[in-house]
Amino acid sequence: MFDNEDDSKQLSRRERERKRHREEILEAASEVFGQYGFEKTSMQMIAEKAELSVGKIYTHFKGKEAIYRELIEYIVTLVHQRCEDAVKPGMSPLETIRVKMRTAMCTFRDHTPFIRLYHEDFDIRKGRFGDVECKKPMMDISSLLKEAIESGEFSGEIDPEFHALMMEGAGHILMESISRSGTDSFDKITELLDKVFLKPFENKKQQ
Amino acid sequence: MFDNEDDSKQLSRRERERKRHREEILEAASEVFGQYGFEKTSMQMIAEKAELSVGKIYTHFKGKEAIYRELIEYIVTLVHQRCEDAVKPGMSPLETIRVKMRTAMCTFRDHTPFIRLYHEDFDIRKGRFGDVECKKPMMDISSLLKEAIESGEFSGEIDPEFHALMMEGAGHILMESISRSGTDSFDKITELLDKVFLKPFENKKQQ
DNA sequence: TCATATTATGAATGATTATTCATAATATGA
DNA sequence: TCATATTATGAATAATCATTCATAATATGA
Repeated sequence: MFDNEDDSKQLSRRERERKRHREEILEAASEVFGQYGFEKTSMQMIAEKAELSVGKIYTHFKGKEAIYRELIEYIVTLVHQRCEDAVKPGMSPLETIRVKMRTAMCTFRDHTPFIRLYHEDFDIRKGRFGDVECKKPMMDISSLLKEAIESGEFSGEIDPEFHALMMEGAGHILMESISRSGTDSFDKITELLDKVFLKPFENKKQQ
Repeated sequence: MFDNEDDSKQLSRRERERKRHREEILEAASEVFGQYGFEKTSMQMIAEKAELSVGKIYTHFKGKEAIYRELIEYIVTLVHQRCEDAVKPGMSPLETIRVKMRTAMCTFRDHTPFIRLYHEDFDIRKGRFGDVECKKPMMDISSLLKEAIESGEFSGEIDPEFHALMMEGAGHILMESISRSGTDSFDKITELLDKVFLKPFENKKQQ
């Protein structure tokens, strides 16, 4: 899951094993953090879930916070990347938003522990770890909305900044609430967001 | 602020002072919890903000969690009460929703530290303190939406349960994001929520 | 196989902080 | 005013972890 190197062949058995351990720690940590949140998760819990010792974790990571940061970085980059890949040339801004929305939902569906993590990160950014750098926008819906408005594809009635913000808020609460209801409920989320946030503001194809 | 007794006249000077201390602790706690969140707030911080000793707090409250719970209870009850009071007989379900929404926003505007608190409580309900009882619905938008749909006032296109959930999510993220921009921004929130969640689904007055 | 190097372990350390409680300060009222 | 009762204080206690590190276990390769 966290294997994103492509030169595995070059590595010795020991090196490969070490790499695998690192990935197992991240995997375990994502589950425990995802279930209990940052504060209530102890290194002991991560070690137990990964079936290795606490000390071992420290040969791979500087500490608890470093693991957490790496997980956030991982999910943000993954969603960002998948969204970029899903967009094909010639798509209108509004089509792009729909595709990105669907892609992001699918990614979270396959990484449910990250839902809480990502949500929690929102809090953490404002104070728990002090001020931290602004992360790269996962989908940047707000710029796309702006484009859609400029092209006349979308109603300019609502400030796109706030429109995007509301989508994020609504999307999160939906994910948190129904992610446990199975795979297909993620399709429902996409559908709901579309019905509320896009369709009503979409202008009939002009000309 | 937390003074909700009406028999103050019966109390001796000492009793009144004690009551005032209790309220000052709650006031201080709401500010500190609101700024730093539950985990990062220490009893020391609350004591300093309230300008009294740590030990004193324990003559009023069982502990940190008890204070926190009382604050949540306070804001939930307050919003609930004000929303009930704002509704006048004869209002349609949709009008009721609008009034409650505006009332809730005004209440949070006057109690900004509680925004974070209430938001955080959402997390806490699922695990930080273990499973806890379900709290009384502040506004119960979902039932009102159901009524509005039944009366033909509102489109039944979207499941009212999810519709209400999305409103809550969007409302929170807006409050968290723009509450620092001053008093009038709360009006903006109400307006935004109305434009996205109500207007587009409102049926033209039939007959 | 054995000496040496590498790695893994989890108990010890140190820091934090909720809670308690012995002591100090204050109030009461005779 | 003084003896006694009440209240306030913040240092001591206890519990919880993140992190480190001395020791044990394992791997290496001669």
